[in-house]
Amino acid sequence: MTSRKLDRRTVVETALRLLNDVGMDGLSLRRLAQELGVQGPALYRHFASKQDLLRAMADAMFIPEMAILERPPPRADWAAWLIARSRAVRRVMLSYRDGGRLKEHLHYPSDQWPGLELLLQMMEDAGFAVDSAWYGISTVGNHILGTVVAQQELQARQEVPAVHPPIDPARFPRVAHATSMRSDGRDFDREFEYGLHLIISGLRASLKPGQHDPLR
Amino acid sequence: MTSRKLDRRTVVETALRLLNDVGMDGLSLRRLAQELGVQGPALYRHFASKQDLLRAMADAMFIPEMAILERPPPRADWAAWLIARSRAVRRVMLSYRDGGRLKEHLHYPSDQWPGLELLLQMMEDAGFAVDSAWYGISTVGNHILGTVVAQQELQARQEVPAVHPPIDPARFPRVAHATSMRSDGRDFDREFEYGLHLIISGLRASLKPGQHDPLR
DNA sequence: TGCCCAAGTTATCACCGATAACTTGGGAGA
DNA sequence: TCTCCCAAGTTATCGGTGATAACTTGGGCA
Repeated sequence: MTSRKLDRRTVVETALRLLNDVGMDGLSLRRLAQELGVQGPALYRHFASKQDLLRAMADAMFIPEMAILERPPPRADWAAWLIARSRAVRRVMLSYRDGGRLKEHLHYPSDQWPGLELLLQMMEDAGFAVDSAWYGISTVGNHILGTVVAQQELQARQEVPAVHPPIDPARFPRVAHATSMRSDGRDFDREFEYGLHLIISGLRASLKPGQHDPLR
Repeated sequence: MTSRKLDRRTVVETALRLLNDVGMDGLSLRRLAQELGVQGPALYRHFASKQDLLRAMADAMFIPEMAILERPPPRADWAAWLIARSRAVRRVMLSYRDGGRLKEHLHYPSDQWPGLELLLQMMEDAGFAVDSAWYGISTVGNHILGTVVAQQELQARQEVPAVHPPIDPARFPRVAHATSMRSDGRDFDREFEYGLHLIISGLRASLKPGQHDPLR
């Protein structure tokens, strides 16, 4: 009663489905093999290592939003498209349990090179040096990843009742207020949008005629 | 011939020293115990779990820069201090192998609350809403962590010769140029400073009289 | 029809974090 | 000074991990 149905595609799909059940720490090759009705080492016929599998998962995760990542919507300038891309990437990562940590294993997002090339070109046309444009995009990327990982880490933590020492509001009123904001999930949206706005605003400012791009 | 010398302090110091030799993936409790001339389970007398140890390590890592993190230099405004703090935090994380990944295990930096409270107050006095100030600081924090982790990941990867498929400069000239910049280590400094400048610039812009802080 | 090899299997390795139960030696109290 | 207690070590072991080697099998092609 061999299953004889394994291929890279179905393994990745099952792995992503399993990820939502058990999280990144619970995602072992044995558990995944069991889910596929197969023995552990069979996976090594299709993936050179677990890293290889994780990269394939991270790649596949972005397929639903590829339309947005590949080309800008009509009449959108670089800023509008960068914002739209950022929201799409964040949406994808939030749609899977530990999606942020999964994305951290995708070092070279080769699927996204065409879209990145186009975005860099649009920013160059708008007056950026290529270096500045790249740094700006990277900064936005770090912002997305950082906020998503923080959000999902907190969500995972408060399934387990958590044991964090509370902050004394008498000694640190502002810190206490700021960290307590996050209990509501909606607040992560505000934090993300605000930080995104800051970076884009900084990028726009570097284009103003008086204070030109220092790297150009 | 028992050693009878273990305490939290020396364990953490030895662990940080060992971290520089073997990296985060090679840092096991057994290896650390061996380094201390002791058997593995002895560590559980002083640390409830490996997480607990990692948190203590991340805390200890910042001790040398605590002076900068605790109070602003004389005559510094919020922006100057935020920049100085950011550079200090980055310097610390870069001074240890995998310092970025280590810092990721420090969820609540309680040692830094006094400094954060003071910084929030300075920003509030400058006209920020507390929320905006906190979001801005978090954005800077994500930028620091993201750039450091990326840098150290690349450094670790190019000890092992790396197997990344090269980017075709004919199809993606700008992406190829941007990713090839990073071969030189100095470039990480530029990327960090530029992104930091973007965020601070965005924060400053949100204080301009015409376009006031949207969260205030 | 017969054979070959890809895609599975079983067995096993070297490790990991963690826990339970045992041992020991230094210091406090009578 | 003697005693006893318990903190801080020890050994033994558990369940789990990624990975590799060697064996088996069955479907498709010459």
